[in-house]
Amino acid sequence: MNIGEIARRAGVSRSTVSYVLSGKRPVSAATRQRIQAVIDELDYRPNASARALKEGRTRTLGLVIPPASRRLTDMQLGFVASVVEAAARVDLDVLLSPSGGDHDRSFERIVTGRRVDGVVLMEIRLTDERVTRLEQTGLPFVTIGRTARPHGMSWVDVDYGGLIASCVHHLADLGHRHVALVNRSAELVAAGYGPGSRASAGFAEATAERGLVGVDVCCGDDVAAGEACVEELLATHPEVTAVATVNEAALPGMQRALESAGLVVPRDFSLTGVAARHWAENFRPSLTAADVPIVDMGAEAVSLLLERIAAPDTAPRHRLYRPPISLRASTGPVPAARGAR
Amino acid sequence: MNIGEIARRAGVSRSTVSYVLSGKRPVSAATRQRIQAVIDELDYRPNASARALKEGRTRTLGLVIPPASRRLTDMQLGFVASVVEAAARVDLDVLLSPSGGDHDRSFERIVTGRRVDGVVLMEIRLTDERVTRLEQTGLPFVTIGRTARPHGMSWVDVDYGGLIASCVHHLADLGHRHVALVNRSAELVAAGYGPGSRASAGFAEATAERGLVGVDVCCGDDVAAGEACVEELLATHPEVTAVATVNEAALPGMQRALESAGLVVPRDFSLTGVAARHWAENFRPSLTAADVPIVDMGAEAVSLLLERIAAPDTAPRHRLYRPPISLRASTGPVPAARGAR
DNA sequence: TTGTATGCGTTATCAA
DNA sequence: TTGATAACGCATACAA
Repeated sequence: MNIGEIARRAGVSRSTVSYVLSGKRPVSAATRQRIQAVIDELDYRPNASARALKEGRTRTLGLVIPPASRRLTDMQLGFVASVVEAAARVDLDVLLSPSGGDHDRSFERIVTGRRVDGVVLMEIRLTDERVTRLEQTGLPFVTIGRTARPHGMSWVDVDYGGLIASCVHHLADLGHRHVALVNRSAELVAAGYGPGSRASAGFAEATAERGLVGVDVCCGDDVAAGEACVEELLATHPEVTAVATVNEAALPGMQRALESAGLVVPRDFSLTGVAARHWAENFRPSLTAADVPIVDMGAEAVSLLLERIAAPDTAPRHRLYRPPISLRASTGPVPAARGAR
Repeated sequence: MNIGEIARRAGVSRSTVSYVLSGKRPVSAATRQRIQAVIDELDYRPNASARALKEGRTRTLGLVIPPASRRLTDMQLGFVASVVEAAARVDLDVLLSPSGGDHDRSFERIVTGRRVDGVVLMEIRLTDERVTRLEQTGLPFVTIGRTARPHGMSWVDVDYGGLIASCVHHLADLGHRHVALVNRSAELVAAGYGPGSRASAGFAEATAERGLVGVDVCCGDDVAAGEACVEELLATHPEVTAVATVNEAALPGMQRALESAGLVVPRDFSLTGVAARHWAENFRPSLTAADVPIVDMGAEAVSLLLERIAAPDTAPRHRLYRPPISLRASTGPVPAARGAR
């Protein structure tokens, strides 16, 4: 079924049908009605490829996600859902590309095959080949996360450094003197993963400022790693009374290790960090944490991208989220016995 | 950049460039090299829309996911990732459509706008408008989950009925006499959600067969609902000593309610069901459960879909997964004191 | 071994 | 108010 067939059945030219569809030219009520009737009857809709070819735009956004081989975290999946939802609200479709490193076939296909009008890039590195690639091609893009030199590009990000610093200050206020940062995986941090290195920096700065002793450890993105990590932490640094973390996925394991050690949160040990709200709320005890506004960020990323697409020559914009720390039940005063030493 | 420009720079005709690209016609080594050099230099890649228009296929699969408004479950997100990954392996892109009910704009756009070569449909209802719609249009599709009358279509599904029955038998073998099924949300079950109603049926059948007393309750897909659900269950049916569940997302809440009631799993209370493997393993205590092979199912769905696309007239195929129950640490003999009454 | 010409289904320009 | 027609970029049947 194509526009020619509709035109034939309605006894008009193809252009008239096209104009009924687009409304870009007045069409007499009578013919419009006749044409619309045929369209409705046959449930006709323009061929997306032909339209994209002619118009030079696809009405599709690309979303580059980490390769699914290693399981995506809850937060990552939240971004996917929120980007898709935001795009759907403005009648755009989303094409997924699971691309990690450089030279990814799927990534190249999407970027240089003109399959999309713009790209949302997730899980940015501080220096990221994909960003360079997109800059080369001139395809509009927005990143979730930012590179080391984000100037001149559009992005949304969470201020992991500042938020972890806030966590440290909160812990210091509660009297904790020995605190640890449970970061993301060593590989990720080594690969120049922004949230990881910025959390690290913020932690170092805040502990120094408050004269605390800080331990900075990496931890895989899963329950088992979290458990192992805290076990080791307790063994090697028994003086630590609190942890701040950006590793949501490891939290249940961390809690498990604390329990095994006979430590009750928050009585014996405080736990805080940065996490999605539902994650913090469902934690037990509920987690004192900065709640990452995942849905807002996804929507904002789409909104910024649409802006880039509509006006590529305007100055890029960005948005750094710095959600307040929601006081919940996982942090408390340093235990007397241990804070005293 | 288009094929004509490449041809011009290489001093050949457009068709020769096209044939170099496709390899469908022999081209002399000399000209091929010259052309390839230009292609490499300009980093040229054919326009996907033009190619799709000409070839009549888009090299894209559609994936219909539940609307993100209500948070997707871990298992749903697992399917998304595995479908995308499987498609990428055969150089296909995936277009996402968050479509719940009927008449969804995104769904219609994808289906009738010829944006994809085929569709994977998630979260099927026993009677599903979207299936009807796809059947009308003739677009190849595969469902994850199956309708009440799945004959004549391609699908993959988990045998929730059989698996829940197996769980009941396992509990019966352990001496439990009063068991409960914690199902998915009441809305979902009422809406004719296959896994929900099939789990219910399997539960009823197995409890009857073993002469057990079964309590069948619905529960929202989240931690809070799980907690409330088990609280109420314990209050209204104190004789229940074990639960089987298909509600992964509610499990942590269920566990929380049991703890609050002073019940230790598996000493005082047994817990089992159907869940993703990593979920079961990360649970505490690790969950005796049938492990849903999410990755396999996503890959198989793509594989079946490719078959439909390549040979629409062959008989549809399906695959019903019936993974064995992995014995872990959450089930045990009925507690003497309570099993006795 | 290579080149020419046609059409895929649209939209939009130019005529009427 | 409407119709004829020319692109959009590509693949391929047909010629040479």
